[in-house]
Amino acid sequence: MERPYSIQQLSREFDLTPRALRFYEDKGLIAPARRGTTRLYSDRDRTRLRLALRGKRLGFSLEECREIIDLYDPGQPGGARQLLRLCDKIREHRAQLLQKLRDLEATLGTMGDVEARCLAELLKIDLNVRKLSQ
Amino acid sequence: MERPYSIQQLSREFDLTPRALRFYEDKGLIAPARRGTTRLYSDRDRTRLRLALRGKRLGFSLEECREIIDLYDPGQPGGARQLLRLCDKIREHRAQLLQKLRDLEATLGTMGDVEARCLAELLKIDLNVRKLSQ
DNA sequence: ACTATAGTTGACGTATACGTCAATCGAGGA
DNA sequence: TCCTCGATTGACGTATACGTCAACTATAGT
Repeated sequence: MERPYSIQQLSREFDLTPRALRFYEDKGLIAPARRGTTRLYSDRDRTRLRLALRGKRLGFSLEECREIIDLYDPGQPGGARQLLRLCDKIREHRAQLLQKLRDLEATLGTMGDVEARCLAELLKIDLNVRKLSQ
Repeated sequence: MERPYSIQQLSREFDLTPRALRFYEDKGLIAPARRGTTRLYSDRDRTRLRLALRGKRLGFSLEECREIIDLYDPGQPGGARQLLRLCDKIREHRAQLLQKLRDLEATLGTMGDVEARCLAELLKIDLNVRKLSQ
């Protein structure tokens, strides 16, 4: 372990409170080492945390984030049965992600339309103002 | 108003409970008409509901969903000041959406890698099985 | 007129994701 | 050794997003 992070360092870096980090630990998202009772966060913890926050931004619950991260971060390769289950989980989560992608594209599309109409309105107003001030 | 929907119809269509629909109404996401005390949902309500659920899937809170939907669904064009504020809101929400898009692409990417490794492992196992059964 | 079948309004309960506060602990510096 | 500063563990509180139940009500059919 290169240079472990304190809870304060990590919470500042990710703009979280120490309370949140402890909560994530409680939910199994991270598992920092200890020196006495004090938590020491490794780069692995830091990575898992990054992935967790990414999942959160996409609307996954902490529980779902843990599932997804555990897919990325497997202890042992495991037997064929495990691997098949893993593939299933991946397909399941990918389906959700693709749905989100469609939602995202639709939302961005509509948003573009609204902005265009908005700018057109502003242009009309601007033209009127110019006309009056001539 | 063509053919208004009952609360049951709408809740079945979107796989929600009537309670959820009433909750969304309370939060200002929809505003169904009434016949007496009974709610009558219009196509506009239905559309707003679709947009709300889309927003939810992307991890927005109901409050944020309401904001976004109200952008799409403006009463009057409004004056220049309103329109500029609208453009600002759009840019703000778009920034969030683009962040989500980056998160989504990163997650899908990693997920593809994991699946590839998983399939490679399965292939190795399969080859071993074939070798032993010869 | 009577009943069954939605629909309505509270009111309280619950899961998730933390915030906040108090009490305590533990290592380092004057 | 004392004190302080950061960290820790409960324990309780809070916001969001509903679920659940009870008590009515309204309306349609017989």
